[in-house]
Amino acid sequence: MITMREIARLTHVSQPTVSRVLNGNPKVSPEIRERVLACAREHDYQLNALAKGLQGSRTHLLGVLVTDIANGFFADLAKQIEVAARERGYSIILFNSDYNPASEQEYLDVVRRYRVDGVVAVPIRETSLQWHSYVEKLDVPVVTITRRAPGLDSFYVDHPVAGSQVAEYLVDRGYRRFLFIGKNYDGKYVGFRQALQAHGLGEAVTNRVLRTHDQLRRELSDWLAAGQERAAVFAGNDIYALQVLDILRELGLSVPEQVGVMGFDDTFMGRHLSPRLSTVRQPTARMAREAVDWLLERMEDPDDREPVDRPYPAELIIREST
Amino acid sequence: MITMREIARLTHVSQPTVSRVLNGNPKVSPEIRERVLACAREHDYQLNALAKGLQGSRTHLLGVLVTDIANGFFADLAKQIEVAARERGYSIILFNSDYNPASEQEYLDVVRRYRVDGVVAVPIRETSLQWHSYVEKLDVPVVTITRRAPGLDSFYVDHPVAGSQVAEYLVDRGYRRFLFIGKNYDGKYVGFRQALQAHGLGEAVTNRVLRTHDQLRRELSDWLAAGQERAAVFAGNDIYALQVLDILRELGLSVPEQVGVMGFDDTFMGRHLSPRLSTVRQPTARMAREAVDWLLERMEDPDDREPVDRPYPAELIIREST
DNA sequence: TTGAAAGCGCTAACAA
DNA sequence: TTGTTAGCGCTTTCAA
Repeated sequence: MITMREIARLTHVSQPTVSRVLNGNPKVSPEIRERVLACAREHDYQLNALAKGLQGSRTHLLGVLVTDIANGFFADLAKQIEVAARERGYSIILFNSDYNPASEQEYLDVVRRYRVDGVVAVPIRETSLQWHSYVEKLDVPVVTITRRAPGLDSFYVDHPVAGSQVAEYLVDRGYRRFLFIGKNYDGKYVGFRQALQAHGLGEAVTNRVLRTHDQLRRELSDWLAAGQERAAVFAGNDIYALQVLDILRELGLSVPEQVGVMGFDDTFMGRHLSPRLSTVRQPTARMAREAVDWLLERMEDPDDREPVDRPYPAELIIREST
Repeated sequence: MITMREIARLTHVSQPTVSRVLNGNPKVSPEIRERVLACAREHDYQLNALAKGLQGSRTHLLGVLVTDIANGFFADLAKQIEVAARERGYSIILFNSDYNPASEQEYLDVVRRYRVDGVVAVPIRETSLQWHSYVEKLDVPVVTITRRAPGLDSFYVDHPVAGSQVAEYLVDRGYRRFLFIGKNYDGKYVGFRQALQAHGLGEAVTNRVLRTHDQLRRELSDWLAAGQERAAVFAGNDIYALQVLDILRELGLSVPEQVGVMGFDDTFMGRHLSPRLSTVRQPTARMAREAVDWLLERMEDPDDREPVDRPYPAELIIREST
């Protein structure tokens, strides 16, 4: 591939002059500018981003770390981040931790090797001291997205708040027994439970972790058999909700008449399921855009050391399943 | 961040010696090795991949271009590629063309700027001369994945063949009228139509492009009204199929009794839809792994100029919707 | 086994 | 306005 030095040789100017032309520096005579540009075009010159990055200036690379891109929500998030970044002249190095802490840590090393200018990350355990210390160790700005990491720049929908919104809605709708599908330290569950406790329904809520479809069916069926009150299942994400709907169909229960189902993430799919899925929407595009913008600002003056905590409102999307 | 030169200073050796130690060159005395490694560990040394890449050796970066990462199938594909690449010490720069040819071309320039070692791509129009010329111009190996690009390295499921498999199956199942959802130049449709023609059913098949949900409902309802024979809809992907199922439900038609529905891609979702979706599975993980392997081989000896054409078998997954 | 020197392709500082 | 020089952090000769 042709280099600046080569173009310089061909156009009989110095290599830094070529650099000036190609970088739009106005202090170059029009004739030279033309000659150089013509030559660059002719040979299809492409800047060597590695050499430029080596200068200590910008690499124009952003690291993006998600837990699982195969999940529609994160796929969409990654897409939005990529769009926002590209509009600002940045490219994306993508990484998938797959909920594996070792991978997560390894990736943060890779990110440093490539001297990315910043990182947008969905950590596995955002509240852990580990995440905090990883981020501190990195010498580039990191924003945590869709999760709240105390003391670090975070752009997120407040999961406990969203969980409590769901609780309020379901109680209002007449549900009196609740099963959450997901980990018990999930913020959504924490908020969900708290709100239910405030309604005196603290005993009526529990959770199950989704391991296999068959196991979930057994657990769900047992749980349903264990009480009489109007029951609702709050799934930690739309994919879980899809499986819950499937299981309820297998069990011959009708939704929402016999059991209510609430999803989370507002994946495209939910809008066309049967019944159409009630769920919680996050303002993904806005979060992604603002997180990237903030990252770029942080790069400008990294000394501006006040971590930003930016919660976004979740929106209940009520369809047919509750 | 600490550099080799700095480690050299601290351990009283020359910088190239540090390089040797860190690269596992055996011709270094054990004492020095220890000292250097200890120092590197202590200061959490990370190689500057830009400087290394600048040497003209490897950047250990792979470009991945997909048409739409928000589509579950491509998200999964990207994930598999990333996994395969990382196992081999490569990182991924991701790009989304969003079916926009300008973006596609722009990305190929970005890829060159970062001097990636290779590219795995899902082109927008794989048969176009444009794609061919883009790839030729790039000075790194490119493999086309999930599409067959004549004359270029391609790892794909043969869409026309898959389309004809679907046709054979549906005819065998007793269907006699067929609607394909997707573009008329889609390979699946081409093969689908041809196989139907061979059965004397060439007049009984047509296609519709999915623009909006409402429009599709009108078109689908009109098409269903226009004939008596047993009808099947072949959706270009599972997401279309999801929407078709939804529309048929709206129209009060039961699947598969009144209309059959076939998807494509075997997205996770399909397994839990109601009715569970019959679809076509591609061996994504295998394709991804082998494409990456081939790419790495190509890098070793780029002179080996015989383009590989690697078709994979599609697998019909028959569930409840046909 | 180790070090000195050169150079990858670029930017930045300084001179002319 | 243009050119000269230096240097980013590494790898790669070539000597010692």
